[in-house]
Amino acid sequence: MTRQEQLLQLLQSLGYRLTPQRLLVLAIVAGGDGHMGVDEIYRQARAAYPYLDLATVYRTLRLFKQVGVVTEVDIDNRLHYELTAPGEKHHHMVCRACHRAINLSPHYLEEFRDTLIREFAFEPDIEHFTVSGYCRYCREMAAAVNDNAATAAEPANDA
Amino acid sequence: MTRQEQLLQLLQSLGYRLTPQRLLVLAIVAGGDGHMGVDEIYRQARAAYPYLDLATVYRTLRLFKQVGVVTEVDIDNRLHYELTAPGEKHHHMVCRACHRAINLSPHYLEEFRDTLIREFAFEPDIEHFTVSGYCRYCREMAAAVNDNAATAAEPANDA
DNA sequence: TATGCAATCGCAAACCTTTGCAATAACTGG
DNA sequence: CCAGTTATTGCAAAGGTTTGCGATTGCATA
Repeated sequence: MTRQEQLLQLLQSLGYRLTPQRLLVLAIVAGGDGHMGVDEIYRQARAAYPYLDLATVYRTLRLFKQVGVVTEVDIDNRLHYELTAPGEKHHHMVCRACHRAINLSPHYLEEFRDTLIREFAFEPDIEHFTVSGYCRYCREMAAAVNDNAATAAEPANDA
Repeated sequence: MTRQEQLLQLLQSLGYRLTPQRLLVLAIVAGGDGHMGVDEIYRQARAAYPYLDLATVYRTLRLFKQVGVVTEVDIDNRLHYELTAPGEKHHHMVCRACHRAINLSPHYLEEFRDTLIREFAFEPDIEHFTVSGYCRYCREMAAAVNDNAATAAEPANDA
């Protein structure tokens, strides 16, 4: 039984129906490498089945996420999804400058999680988790720029 | 010099202009207690200055956030803002069920932050940070419900 | 105080995402 | 294999948020 078949069976066992739309979206997400934007998933899906609606793609992905089949990553205010790899679960660090996503082992969060439960009885929902910040390369680049031009920063304009 | 005047001076020293719209939004956020939704800020602002546009409110709040004047909290997919209290800085735990926000001392995140910098040269942007999850009360309520009715969970429907 | 430039504004339209609803289709039991 | 039930779909519209653009206005300079 392939991984995809396993996941389909999981959906069915939870009482969800197996529709062509769901099979399609699952196949596409499983086929892509790494996190895919909703627009890309939609484009590929539409190529195979032109009647598919964007709302269905969103609903399907939300369902998959809820069931744990996919992992949602917010990259620059846009939703991205990737197949949840069991046993290789990871979180993400997303760079605010280049918008690249870097994987982060769950190990780095476990202690934090335990603390919240112990001290606040708050159960953090960190099946998946995203930190934003600045990655190594963008930081180096920024540092280099600062060295060359020691100009004062100007207010960003509107756009 | 009041706190508000300090902040205005900060904006000016960074090269931003002091406009009536900005003064107004700042006063409103400073006046409210705790995090306010954009809609509420807009409503109050409009009462004082009816020509104000919603886009301006969004832009202003984004600017304030960038400069560190306010803190942004995402509550149930909606943006909320509160004045950043220096020295009383805190993060938030937001409950997925009741959408209440609970404050979290920065201390709980410092170690995590140091680790990311040390091990990945990734500088997390955790000026402010939100964990979502389930709070003490909603967890207790859910537990109570489970005890009474041991019914199997049904697939959630669309709405 | 008058002038010029760039930052900021209001407006309208776009963006991504969610939702209400009637029609459709997947599953169950007979 | 058929009919009934109900989850799911497509569509259209709304939701919150962002953006492009021309007009306005704050501020620096003279």
